[in-house]
Amino acid sequence: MASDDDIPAKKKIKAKKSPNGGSDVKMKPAVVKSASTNKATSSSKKKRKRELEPDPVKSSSPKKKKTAATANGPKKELKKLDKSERLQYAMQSFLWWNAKEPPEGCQWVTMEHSGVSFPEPYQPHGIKMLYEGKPIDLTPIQEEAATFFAAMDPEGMHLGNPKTANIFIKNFFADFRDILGKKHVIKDFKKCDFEPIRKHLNEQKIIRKAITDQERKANKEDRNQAMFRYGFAIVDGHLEKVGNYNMEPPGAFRGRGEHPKMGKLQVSLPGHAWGDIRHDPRGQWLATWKENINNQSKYMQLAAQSSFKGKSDRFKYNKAAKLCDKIVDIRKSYKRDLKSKDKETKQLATAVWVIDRLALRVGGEKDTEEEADTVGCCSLRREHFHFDPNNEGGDNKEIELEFLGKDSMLFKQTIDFGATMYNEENGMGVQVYENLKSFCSKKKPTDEVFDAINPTLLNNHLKQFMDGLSAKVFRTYNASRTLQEELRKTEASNGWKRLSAAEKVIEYNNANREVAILCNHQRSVSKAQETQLENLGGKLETLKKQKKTLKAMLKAIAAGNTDKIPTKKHDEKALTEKAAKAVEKAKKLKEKAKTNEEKIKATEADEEAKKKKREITEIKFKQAHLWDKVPTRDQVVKKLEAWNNKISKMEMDLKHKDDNKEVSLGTSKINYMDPRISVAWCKRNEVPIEKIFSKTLRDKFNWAMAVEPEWEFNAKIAEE
DNA sequence: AGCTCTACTTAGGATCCAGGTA
DNA sequence: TACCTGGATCCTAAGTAGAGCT
Repeated sequence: MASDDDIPAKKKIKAKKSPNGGSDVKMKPAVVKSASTNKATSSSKKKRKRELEPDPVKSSSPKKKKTAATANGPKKELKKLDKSERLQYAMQSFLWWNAKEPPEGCQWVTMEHSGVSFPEPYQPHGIKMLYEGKPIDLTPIQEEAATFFAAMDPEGMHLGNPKTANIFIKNFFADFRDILGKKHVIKDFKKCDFEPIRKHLNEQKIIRKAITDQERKANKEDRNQAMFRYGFAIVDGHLEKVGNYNMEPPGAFRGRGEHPKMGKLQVSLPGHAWGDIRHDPRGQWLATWKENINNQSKYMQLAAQSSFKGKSDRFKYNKAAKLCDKIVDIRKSYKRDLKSKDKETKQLATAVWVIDRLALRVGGEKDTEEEADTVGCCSLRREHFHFDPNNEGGDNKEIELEFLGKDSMLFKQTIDFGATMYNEENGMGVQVYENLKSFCSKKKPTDEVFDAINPTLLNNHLKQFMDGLSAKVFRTYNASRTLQEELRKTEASNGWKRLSAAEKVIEYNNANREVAILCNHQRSVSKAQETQLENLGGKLETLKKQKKTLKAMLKAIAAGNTDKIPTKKHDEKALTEKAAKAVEKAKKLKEKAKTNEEKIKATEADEEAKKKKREITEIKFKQAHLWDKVPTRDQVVKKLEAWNNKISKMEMDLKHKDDNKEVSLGTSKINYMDPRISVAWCKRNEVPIEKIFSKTLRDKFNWAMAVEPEWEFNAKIAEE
């Protein structure tokens, strides 16, 4: 059904190369009415195959094909590759850093792509929500809205917190009532019961879990077909990966923190309406549309491993590296200006100090009616500063900074401006403290501390030191410098050369952690993680008790009191067999299950069996230190040694997990640390790059892979 | 000069999946 | 050899910055 519509849609979107090769097309779906339906996944596989792009490997120039073939083995080998792999090779064969640049001011000349893929339209399930306990008939559109709400986790970050739950419910219900109409019986949220729909959704989840391997394969194939169709673009003759080709499905807006609009119903593209087709080679986007709640532009862009992103990334890191030299002048300048009589100059200097030393974001203005109340440097308020937080009195120079930053992440740190690290080498920590104190004096809690400046002013000020310098460059610069310095420190430590690759990777991760802490990259501890940590703690306690028992056994053996030695209470063999049988039975049920009821039953039986198995594992663990019969002294000594190892290993593991549970290492790796530092480190230390960068990261940073072992993040590298 | 708008980077949570290990 | 966990990937929100507009 979809396929007939696909053709015109595709024609519309696809660029036609004009004879002169000039006018390829950018599209801009939305806004206008020219409707077209165009589906990503459906049953019409055969048809789709024919419609696929001419094989991009073939479509690229003969020359390029040759490069791909010679670079990766003889042509015969290529034949064996599947389509995904061939596409991979085609993309990897384009080394943009060796290629000709597009014309000045342009990012591309020709562009071909298949547009966005729309999700399947909503399929009504017919499950009725209750109002005052009675089932209510809803139209498909009304039912869809109700289902958005039912899909929210009652314990999740929106509904699980009473404060946000109130905002969410208020917004959702207002929009829901709009859809229901004024005369609808549903008038009071408290009388609504979405439980039947929620239950239905959970059942669907369970059913999905019970799919066979075959079905799973088929699903993957479907997704692959969509990926072949929408996931690639040809930019100036080169194959490139598209990032987000799936149109965002409608749903309840999930704003973070205390976002005043969370819960409102969000529809990206009413009626799949395409807008105009635009050819604007100055930008990198492939499609753009407006979202209805915050009136924000959304974009379809190329993926992270594309040449566009790679170029921007390299440019970003080179700019940050340039700072290595300029920073001296900048710091000299702001240190002088910290004492300026001019309020604006003084505030600018103080703000740049804060951005440089504390790695804060610049902090643009926000409208709290429209967005969550979060701040950065320039928008910090008096209420975010607690002077002398521990009431130490005297010449205490501590300030506790407490505010919500980007994504409503809590920044809560006590900065001792009198500390050596902020004052050595004329760091001016104490002066900054005095400035902040004076900026705060005579102000209301809600007044801005930096009331004489704003991000535009600050960034313009920075431009005088370096072309293109803005506040965010400091975060990139300091993150990369920190990584490099931390890595150098460990490399200079005693016995470094003797460490195994795995041990070196741990050190790398420690350096990465320093950067993440500097940038305040956090993650919240999920409930599952919390219980896991508790369980590990419990296990550790058990191990320690068992060690005590083992020691007592040694004593008893020495004293000849062998009758006092405990032995295993439970017959492990019998228990294990019992569990295995239950698992086997559940498996059979799963294989036989045809109807939804059977699938649900099978999954439940499966979960029950697994639970039993876990219980038995637990029993085994609790008597693992014992024997069936009275052991010899030798046996006990051996086991005691093993237990000591187990305990120290688990203690390490636990500490490691605890240290890391709230720190997110990925964000700095992806966005802040110059990848060339990591690549060079790997080369110097004979650590395989795969231990540091996943496949996706290696593709994203392909431009960084060729650096020399001694490569350094400094101002010189920007000269290339 | 200050505001709005556009285009891009940066971000954490949810979900998926593979590989290490009991 | 199944299981579980942690890492990879997906998703889209939330920043920054600069251009353009009034």
